[in-house]
Amino acid sequence: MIITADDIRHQGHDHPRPRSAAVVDDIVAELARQGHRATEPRRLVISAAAAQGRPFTAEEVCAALPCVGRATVFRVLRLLVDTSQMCRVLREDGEMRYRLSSAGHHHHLLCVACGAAADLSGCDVESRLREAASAVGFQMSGHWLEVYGRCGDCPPPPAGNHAGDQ
Amino acid sequence: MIITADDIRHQGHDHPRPRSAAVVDDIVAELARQGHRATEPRRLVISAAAAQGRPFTAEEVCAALPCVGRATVFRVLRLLVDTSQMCRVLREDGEMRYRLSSAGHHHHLLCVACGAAADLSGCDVESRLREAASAVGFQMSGHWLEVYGRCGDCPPPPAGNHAGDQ
DNA sequence: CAGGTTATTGATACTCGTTATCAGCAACCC
DNA sequence: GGGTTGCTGATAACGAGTATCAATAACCTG
Repeated sequence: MIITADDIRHQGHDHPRPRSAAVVDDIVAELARQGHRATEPRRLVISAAAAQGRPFTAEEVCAALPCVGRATVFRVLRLLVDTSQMCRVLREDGEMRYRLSSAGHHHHLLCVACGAAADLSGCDVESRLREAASAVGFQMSGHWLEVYGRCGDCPPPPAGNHAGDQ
Repeated sequence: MIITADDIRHQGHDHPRPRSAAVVDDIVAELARQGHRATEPRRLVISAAAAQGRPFTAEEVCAALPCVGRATVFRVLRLLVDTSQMCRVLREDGEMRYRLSSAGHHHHLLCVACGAAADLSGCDVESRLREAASAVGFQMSGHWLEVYGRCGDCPPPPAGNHAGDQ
């Protein structure tokens, strides 16, 4: 999907705006609140990110936005991560991807078949980890958790498949 | 610490062998069992990995083993990961490191101050995650969990430090 | 609304970690 | 000891991300 500058410029006119437009506005507003300028390349990158159905790479954004410089794409992605409006997700094979998500503390369920992601909020592993950590003399300050599996839309794996975990 | 080919060659002779020698032998034996040859570069890389006190980078192994080619270092590390004799650990900043560990399922406690790591085995987040996943229509097959904090040897962080987690 | 400040951009070159290529070498098996 | 074939090392290439820097464009201020 290619997003052009016009797609952004025309928002807010006669046609009903796509759902993602509100998301873009929210994020840009939050950036402004934190003292960052609302530029068109930023709107474009955020819009492209919002258009991705699943965790994406910087390269995919670059491909969707030939009109935006490579460096800028990386800069905007980093800015969004730094301002907690986007998070990085770790695939089972170690590849790092991005995902828009303004929510607070949460984890991800990643479908190993189709690559889709879902947020996992109601999970309180925190306290249990803290105990286990202190038993080994560690004072826990944070954690990184990704959960892998199959989403409801994907067929079950062929028999005898023991997916690895770490 | 620089390890030379002689350090390996001389093992098993008149001098008592370093602790790590047994580890190297075990791992090489396991590789052989799986049809991989026991070469000197492999012994060297494994030995260097065993000598590291904490999770290390491929670069550190290369530096410790100037006599082994870069590509080979990466090949051996990958082979060890693929045969489950080494695992990759994800630092809080996203950097990936390696760590020898033949144990089964476990997680890591990573000290954000000194970089030390400890294994965390007795932690049953699995069942809880499985429930939470199925509530969102996912059939969980695995997970990746890293725990960050301070080890007992490191002084507590300066006041007002709220370490982030994800 | 013009004008100045200054954050931001884009092109490019670069770094870093890792993998592909391929001819030569050396484990292993007989 | 000799042949097969997996492994090595040098090198080039790769992908993801960052540094540089002159030109541009947001924003503020008057």
